[in-house]
Amino acid sequence: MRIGALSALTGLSRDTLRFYEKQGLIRSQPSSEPSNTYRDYPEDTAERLRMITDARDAGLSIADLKKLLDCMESGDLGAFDLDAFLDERIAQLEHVIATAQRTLDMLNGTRAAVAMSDQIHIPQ
Amino acid sequence: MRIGALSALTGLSRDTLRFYEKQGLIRSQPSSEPSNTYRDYPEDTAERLRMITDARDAGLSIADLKKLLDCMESGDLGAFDLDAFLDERIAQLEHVIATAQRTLDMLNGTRAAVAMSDQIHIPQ
DNA sequence: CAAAACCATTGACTCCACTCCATGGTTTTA
DNA sequence: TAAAACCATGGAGTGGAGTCAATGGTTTTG
Repeated sequence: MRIGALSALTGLSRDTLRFYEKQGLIRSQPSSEPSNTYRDYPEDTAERLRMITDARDAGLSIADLKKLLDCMESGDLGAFDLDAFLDERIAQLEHVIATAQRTLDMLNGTRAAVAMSDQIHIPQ
Repeated sequence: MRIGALSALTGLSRDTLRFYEKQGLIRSQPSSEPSNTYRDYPEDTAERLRMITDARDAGLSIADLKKLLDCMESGDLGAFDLDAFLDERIAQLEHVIATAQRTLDMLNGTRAAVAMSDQIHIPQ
Protein backbone atom coordinates (compact mmCIF):
# COMPACT_ATOMS: atom_id res chain seq x y z
CA MET A 1 0.00 0.00 0.00
CA ARG A 2 1.30 3.45 -0.86
CA ILE A 3 1.33 6.36 1.48
CA GLY A 4 -1.70 8.08 -0.01
CA ALA A 5 -3.89 5.04 0.47
CA LEU A 6 -2.65 4.63 4.02
CA SER A 7 -3.37 8.27 4.69
CA ALA A 8 -6.89 7.97 3.32
CA LEU A 9 -7.43 4.84 5.37
CA THR A 10 -6.26 6.23 8.66
CA GLY A 11 -7.06 9.90 8.41
CA LEU A 12 -3.46 10.76 9.19
CA SER A 13 -1.62 13.13 6.85
CA ARG A 14 1.20 11.87 4.65
CA ASP A 15 3.53 14.11 6.59
CA THR A 16 2.46 12.55 9.83
CA LEU A 17 2.97 9.07 8.41
CA ARG A 18 6.46 9.97 7.20
CA PHE A 19 7.14 11.51 10.57
CA TYR A 20 5.99 8.37 12.36
CA GLU A 21 8.18 6.30 10.12
CA LYS A 22 11.17 8.48 10.87
CA GLN A 23 10.41 7.96 14.56
CA GLY A 24 10.35 4.23 14.02
CA LEU A 25 6.69 3.63 14.76
CA ILE A 26 5.94 2.17 11.35
CA ARG A 27 8.02 0.69 8.55
CA SER A 28 7.93 0.45 4.78
CA GLN A 29 9.78 -1.26 1.95
CA PRO A 30 10.86 0.09 -1.42
CA SER A 31 8.11 -0.51 -3.97
CA SER A 32 8.15 -3.70 -6.03
CA GLU A 33 8.98 -1.83 -9.23
CA PRO A 34 12.37 -0.35 -8.54
CA SER A 35 11.78 2.18 -11.31
CA ASN A 36 10.44 4.66 -8.80
CA THR A 37 11.29 5.77 -5.31
CA TYR A 38 7.88 4.99 -3.87
CA ARG A 39 7.59 3.08 -0.66
CA ASP A 40 5.24 0.28 0.20
CA TYR A 41 3.55 -0.15 3.55
CA PRO A 42 2.49 -3.60 4.76
CA GLU A 43 -1.26 -4.18 4.85
CA ASP A 44 -1.42 -4.35 8.62
CA THR A 45 0.06 -0.89 8.99
CA ALA A 46 -3.39 0.68 9.22
CA GLU A 47 -4.18 -1.63 12.10
CA ARG A 48 -0.93 -0.73 13.77
CA LEU A 49 -1.70 2.94 13.30
CA ARG A 50 -5.02 2.54 15.00
CA MET A 51 -3.18 1.29 18.05
CA ILE A 52 -0.77 4.18 17.75
CA THR A 53 -3.43 6.87 17.47
CA ASP A 54 -5.33 5.39 20.37
CA ALA A 55 -2.23 5.51 22.49
CA ARG A 56 -1.34 9.03 21.33
CA ASP A 57 -4.87 10.29 21.96
CA ALA A 58 -4.66 8.76 25.41
CA GLY A 59 -1.50 10.74 26.09
CA LEU A 60 1.34 8.27 25.52
CA SER A 61 4.42 9.84 23.95
CA ILE A 62 5.98 8.71 20.72
CA ALA A 63 9.12 7.68 22.55
CA ASP A 64 7.17 5.44 24.90
CA LEU A 65 5.20 4.00 22.07
CA LYS A 66 8.38 3.17 20.23
CA LYS A 67 9.79 1.31 23.19
CA LEU A 68 6.60 -0.68 23.52
CA LEU A 69 6.23 -1.55 19.86
CA ASP A 70 9.89 -2.44 19.59
CA CYS A 71 9.87 -4.95 22.36
CA MET A 72 6.45 -6.32 21.46
CA GLU A 73 7.77 -6.96 17.99
CA SER A 74 11.10 -8.40 18.91
CA GLY A 75 9.28 -10.59 21.38
CA ASP A 76 11.98 -9.32 23.62
CA LEU A 77 9.97 -9.24 26.78
CA GLY A 78 12.30 -8.48 29.60
CA ALA A 79 14.15 -5.85 27.66
CA PHE A 80 15.26 -2.88 29.84
CA ASP A 81 12.83 -2.77 32.73
CA LEU A 82 9.70 -3.61 30.81
CA ASP A 83 7.83 -4.58 33.91
CA ALA A 84 8.36 -1.27 35.66
CA PHE A 85 7.76 0.54 32.42
CA LEU A 86 4.40 -1.16 31.95
CA ASP A 87 3.42 -0.38 35.52
CA GLU A 88 4.18 3.28 35.00
CA ARG A 89 2.25 3.60 31.75
CA ILE A 90 -0.68 1.70 33.16
CA ALA A 91 -0.77 4.04 36.14
CA GLN A 92 -0.56 6.98 33.77
CA LEU A 93 -3.52 5.76 31.73
CA GLU A 94 -5.56 5.10 34.84
CA HIS A 95 -4.80 8.62 35.93
CA VAL A 96 -5.93 9.99 32.59
CA ILE A 97 -9.17 8.05 32.80
CA ALA A 98 -9.82 9.30 36.32
CA THR A 99 -9.12 12.95 35.51
CA ALA A 100 -11.07 12.79 32.28
CA GLN A 101 -14.01 11.31 34.15
CA ARG A 102 -13.90 14.04 36.79
CA THR A 103 -13.65 16.73 34.13
CA LEU A 104 -16.46 15.13 32.19
CA ASP A 105 -18.65 15.18 35.27
CA MET A 106 -17.88 18.85 35.73
CA LEU A 107 -18.78 19.68 32.14
CA ASN A 108 -21.98 17.69 32.36
CA GLY A 109 -22.81 19.67 35.45
CA THR A 110 -22.18 22.87 33.57
CA ARG A 111 -24.34 21.73 30.72
CA ALA A 112 -27.14 20.94 33.12
CA ALA A 113 -26.80 24.44 34.57
CA VAL A 114 -27.00 25.92 31.11
CA ALA A 115 -30.12 23.90 30.37
CA MET A 116 -31.61 25.16 33.63
CA SER A 117 -30.89 28.77 32.91
CA ASP A 118 -32.37 28.30 29.47
CA GLN A 119 -35.52 26.96 30.99
CA ILE A 120 -36.09 29.87 33.31
CA HIS A 121 -34.96 32.37 30.76
CA ILE A 122 -37.50 35.15 30.27
CA PRO A 123 -37.58 36.71 26.78
CA GLN A 124 -37.23 40.49 26.60
CA MET B 1 -1.57 33.03 50.13
CA ARG B 2 1.77 33.68 48.46
CA ILE B 3 3.00 31.88 45.43
CA GLY B 4 5.39 29.59 47.33
CA ALA B 5 2.64 28.26 49.56
CA LEU B 6 0.38 27.74 46.57
CA SER B 7 3.16 25.91 44.79
CA ALA B 8 3.77 23.64 47.78
CA LEU B 9 0.06 23.01 48.07
CA THR B 10 -0.53 22.10 44.45
CA GLY B 11 2.77 20.62 43.38
CA LEU B 12 2.94 23.08 40.49
CA SER B 13 6.09 25.14 40.09
CA ARG B 14 6.06 28.87 40.71
CA ASP B 15 6.83 29.37 37.07
CA THR B 16 3.85 27.31 36.06
CA LEU B 17 1.62 29.29 38.40
CA ARG B 18 2.85 32.57 36.96
CA PHE B 19 2.36 31.17 33.51
CA TYR B 20 -1.20 30.14 34.31
CA GLU B 21 -1.88 33.56 35.71
CA LYS B 22 -0.58 35.20 32.56
CA GLN B 23 -2.91 32.94 30.59
CA GLY B 24 -5.79 34.08 32.75
CA LEU B 25 -6.53 30.78 34.47
CA ILE B 26 -5.94 32.12 37.96
CA ARG B 27 -5.82 35.60 39.51
CA SER B 28 -4.04 37.37 42.33
CA GLN B 29 -4.08 40.68 44.13
CA PRO B 30 -1.21 42.87 45.29
CA SER B 31 -0.28 41.92 48.85
CA SER B 32 -1.89 43.75 51.77
CA GLU B 33 1.33 45.50 52.69
CA PRO B 34 2.09 47.65 49.73
CA SER B 35 5.72 47.85 50.79
CA ASN B 36 6.56 44.88 48.61
CA THR B 37 5.66 43.65 45.18
CA TYR B 38 4.37 40.29 46.35
CA ARG B 39 1.06 39.00 45.12
CA ASP B 40 -1.66 37.31 47.10
CA TYR B 41 -3.71 34.39 45.82
CA PRO B 42 -7.23 33.78 47.14
CA GLU B 43 -7.60 30.73 49.36
CA ASP B 44 -9.70 28.84 46.85
CA THR B 45 -7.03 29.04 44.18
CA ALA B 46 -5.67 25.64 45.12
CA GLU B 47 -9.11 24.17 44.60
CA ARG B 48 -9.37 25.90 41.26
CA LEU B 49 -5.97 24.55 40.29
CA ARG B 50 -7.07 21.04 41.06
CA MET B 51 -9.80 21.48 38.49
CA ILE B 52 -7.30 22.93 36.07
CA THR B 53 -4.74 20.15 36.42
CA ASP B 54 -7.44 17.55 36.08
CA ALA B 55 -8.61 19.12 32.87
CA ARG B 56 -5.06 19.54 31.58
CA ASP B 57 -4.15 15.96 32.43
CA ALA B 58 -7.27 14.88 30.59
CA GLY B 59 -6.10 16.75 27.51
CA LEU B 60 -8.03 20.02 27.55
CA SER B 61 -6.03 22.98 26.29
CA ILE B 62 -5.34 26.10 28.29
CA ALA B 63 -7.32 28.15 25.80
CA ASP B 64 -10.40 25.97 26.22
CA LEU B 65 -10.01 25.99 29.95
CA LYS B 66 -9.89 29.76 29.96
CA LYS B 67 -13.11 30.02 27.97
CA LEU B 68 -14.82 27.64 30.37
CA LEU B 69 -13.61 29.27 33.56
CA ASP B 70 -14.39 32.73 32.22
CA CYS B 71 -17.98 32.02 31.45
CA MET B 72 -18.51 29.90 34.56
CA GLU B 73 -17.28 32.82 36.61
CA SER B 74 -19.14 35.55 34.84
CA GLY B 75 -22.22 33.35 35.12
CA ASP B 76 -22.44 34.30 31.50
CA LEU B 77 -23.95 31.06 30.32
CA GLY B 78 -24.93 31.52 26.74
CA ALA B 79 -21.76 33.36 25.89
CA PHE B 80 -20.46 32.53 22.38
CA ASP B 81 -21.77 29.08 21.59
CA LEU B 82 -21.30 27.55 24.98
CA ASP B 83 -23.68 24.73 24.25
CA ALA B 84 -21.83 23.55 21.16
CA PHE B 85 -18.53 24.12 22.93
CA LEU B 86 -19.57 21.91 25.83
CA ASP B 87 -20.76 19.22 23.47
CA GLU B 88 -17.40 19.19 21.69
CA ARG B 89 -15.32 19.00 24.86
CA ILE B 90 -17.54 16.34 26.31
CA ALA B 91 -17.13 14.28 23.15
CA GLN B 92 -13.39 14.86 23.33
CA LEU B 93 -13.22 13.63 26.91
CA GLU B 94 -15.32 10.59 26.11
CA HIS B 95 -12.93 9.85 23.27
CA VAL B 96 -9.96 10.14 25.60
CA ILE B 97 -11.55 7.77 28.06
CA ALA B 98 -12.31 5.26 25.33
CA THR B 99 -8.82 5.35 23.81
CA ALA B 100 -7.17 5.25 27.20
CA GLN B 101 -9.27 2.25 28.12
CA ARG B 102 -8.35 0.41 24.92
CA THR B 103 -4.69 1.22 25.39
CA LEU B 104 -4.89 0.16 29.01
CA ASP B 105 -6.36 -3.17 27.97
CA MET B 106 -3.52 -3.64 25.50
CA LEU B 107 -0.89 -2.90 28.12
CA ASN B 108 -2.53 -5.23 30.59
CA GLY B 109 -2.44 -7.89 27.92
CA THR B 110 1.24 -7.24 27.41
CA ARG B 111 1.88 -7.45 31.11
CA ALA B 112 0.08 -10.76 31.24
CA ALA B 113 2.26 -12.01 28.40
CA VAL B 114 5.36 -10.93 30.26
CA ALA B 115 4.19 -12.75 33.37
CA MET B 116 3.57 -15.85 31.27
CA SER B 117 6.99 -15.78 29.66
CA ASP B 118 8.48 -15.33 33.10
CA GLN B 119 6.69 -18.39 34.31
CA ILE B 120 7.95 -20.70 31.59
CA HIS B 121 11.39 -19.18 31.62
CA ILE B 122 14.09 -21.81 32.01
CA PRO B 123 17.29 -20.66 33.75
CA GLN B 124 20.56 -21.32 31.90
C1' DC C 1 22.18 41.71 61.34
C1' DA C 2 23.69 38.82 57.83
C1' DA C 3 22.70 34.83 55.22
C1' DA C 4 19.24 32.25 53.33
C1' DA C 5 14.89 31.97 51.43
C1' DC C 6 11.37 34.21 49.16
C1' DC C 7 9.30 37.26 45.54
C1' DA C 8 8.28 39.87 40.68
C1' DT C 9 9.33 40.74 35.87
C1' DT C 10 11.21 40.13 31.50
C1' DG C 11 12.69 37.58 27.92
C1' DA C 12 14.99 33.77 26.10
C1' DC C 13 14.93 28.90 25.76
C1' DT C 14 13.41 23.96 25.42
C1' DC C 15 10.72 20.01 24.04
C1' DC C 16 7.26 17.68 21.59
C1' DA C 17 4.59 16.65 17.78
C1' DC C 18 3.76 17.77 14.01
C1' DT C 19 3.30 20.82 9.45
C1' DC C 20 4.96 23.25 5.46
C1' DC C 21 7.89 24.11 1.58
C1' DA C 22 11.01 23.41 -2.20
C1' DT C 23 12.80 20.40 -5.45
C1' DG C 24 12.54 16.92 -8.58
C1' DG C 25 10.92 12.53 -10.02
C1' DT C 26 6.67 9.10 -11.31
C1' DT C 27 1.67 7.63 -12.31
C1' DT C 28 -2.87 8.35 -13.49
C1' DT C 29 -6.31 10.31 -16.07
C1' DA C 30 -9.00 13.12 -19.29
C1' DT D 1 0.34 13.12 -24.34
C1' DA D 2 -0.19 16.81 -21.34
C1' DA D 3 -2.13 18.12 -17.09
C1' DA D 4 -3.19 16.61 -12.71
C1' DA D 5 -2.24 13.81 -8.99
C1' DC D 6 0.96 11.27 -6.62
C1' DC D 7 5.58 10.30 -4.45
C1' DA D 8 10.46 10.99 -1.72
C1' DT D 9 13.77 13.76 0.72
C1' DG D 10 15.58 17.34 3.40
C1' DG D 11 15.16 21.01 6.11
C1' DA D 12 12.80 24.91 8.02
C1' DG D 13 8.86 26.56 10.60
C1' DT D 14 4.89 26.37 13.98
C1' DG D 15 2.16 26.15 18.27
C1' DG D 16 1.42 24.62 22.79
C1' DA D 17 3.01 24.27 27.30
C1' DG D 18 5.90 25.11 30.04
C1' DT D 19 11.03 26.03 32.03
C1' DC D 20 15.24 28.75 33.02
C1' DA D 21 18.15 32.60 33.97
C1' DA D 22 19.17 37.38 35.16
C1' DT D 23 18.20 41.21 37.86
C1' DG D 24 16.90 43.41 41.77
C1' DG D 25 13.98 43.82 45.49
C1' DT D 26 11.76 41.78 50.44
C1' DT D 27 11.21 38.47 54.49
C1' DT D 28 12.54 35.07 57.48
C1' DT D 29 15.63 32.88 60.34
C1' DG D 30 19.70 31.42 63.01
